[in-house]
Amino acid sequence: MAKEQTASMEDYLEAIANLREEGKVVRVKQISQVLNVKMPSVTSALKKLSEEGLVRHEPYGYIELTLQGDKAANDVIGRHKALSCFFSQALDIDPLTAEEDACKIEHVISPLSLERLTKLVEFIQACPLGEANFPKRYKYYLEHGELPEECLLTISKTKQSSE
Amino acid sequence: MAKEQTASMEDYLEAIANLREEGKVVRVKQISQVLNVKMPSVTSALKKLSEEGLVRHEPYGYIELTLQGDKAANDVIGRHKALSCFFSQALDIDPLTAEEDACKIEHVISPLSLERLTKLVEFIQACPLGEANFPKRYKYYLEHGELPEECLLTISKTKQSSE
DNA sequence: ATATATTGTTAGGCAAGTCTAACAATATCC
DNA sequence: GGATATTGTTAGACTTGCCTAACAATATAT
Repeated sequence: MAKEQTASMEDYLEAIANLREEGKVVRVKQISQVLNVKMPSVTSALKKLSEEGLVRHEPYGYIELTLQGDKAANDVIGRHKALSCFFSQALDIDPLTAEEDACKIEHVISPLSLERLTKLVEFIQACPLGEANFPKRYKYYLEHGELPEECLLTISKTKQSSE
Repeated sequence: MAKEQTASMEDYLEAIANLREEGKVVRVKQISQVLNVKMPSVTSALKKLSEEGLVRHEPYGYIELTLQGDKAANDVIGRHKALSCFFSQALDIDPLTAEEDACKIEHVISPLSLERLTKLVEFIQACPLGEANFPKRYKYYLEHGELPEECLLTISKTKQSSE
């Protein structure tokens, strides 16, 4: 079973997978730029990840993820995507902030909470209330600080419902 | 202006404020138990926080937050509460997991996202849809994996709405 | 093909935060 | 009030992850 990685090592794995995804050849320089660290930091991280069998890397050569490394990277990326999706879609946060928060929180959130966040996004997107659907009502609330008329109107209409 | 604290130092501030809140006399031992670290770690953290003017602590004496320290601690605690509230109320997460996640995320989340999470909880609680209100619908979705009838029914009813 | 620029590595230092072991102060208990 | 238990501190080691400086390999360019 894959050993638990630190936030830092997860960042390296994620960066490698993302660069690979973009079709670029993965090199130390690139990683260092993406993660905003100096090259020696990358070298030493790669050494560590190699020893753990997550990365293949001969000195001065290209950098690849092993199968295991790829799995670990995809796990992190999955968390990242779920979070940034939640922030932008459900909370209507700007893309930059959504990304930044996802980058931090992806390393610490529990599987359960992540799953529920995902479900919440799904629910909000799926539950159709026409013009008065969730995101619109929520945005109205964000902008005006009070509930939209639809919500208030509904009170009387649902008074006959039991409990 | 209060200097940015590390996650670790924020934990110490938070722990001190919480112990104080419980009416207990704050001592090194207590903090070490709450935070699951050994006593020397506490001593050295207190030294650091004292130097920064956030904590008052004479050797072998009691531990107090300065005004500035109290402000910093309350800030952290505010973040913590907002998060654990969101997890339990909005996502229906069990209290333990909600706490654990709040403890981690409180150190890294952006002010904007925190504000929006809070607003989401407010909205969910405030927007009254009677029996078919948000949390109930959401819980139904969590349990059954599909939308409750109310949601589906609404589709046709709202078809006349423009856009 | 040789000089130059770029990229990568090694070596070693530093800061944060933890720990253990040893010692010091305080509290407790006859 | 002196022995013992508890609590707190100091000293020093260790880990993680970053850095700079110096050196080595590779790529580029004339």
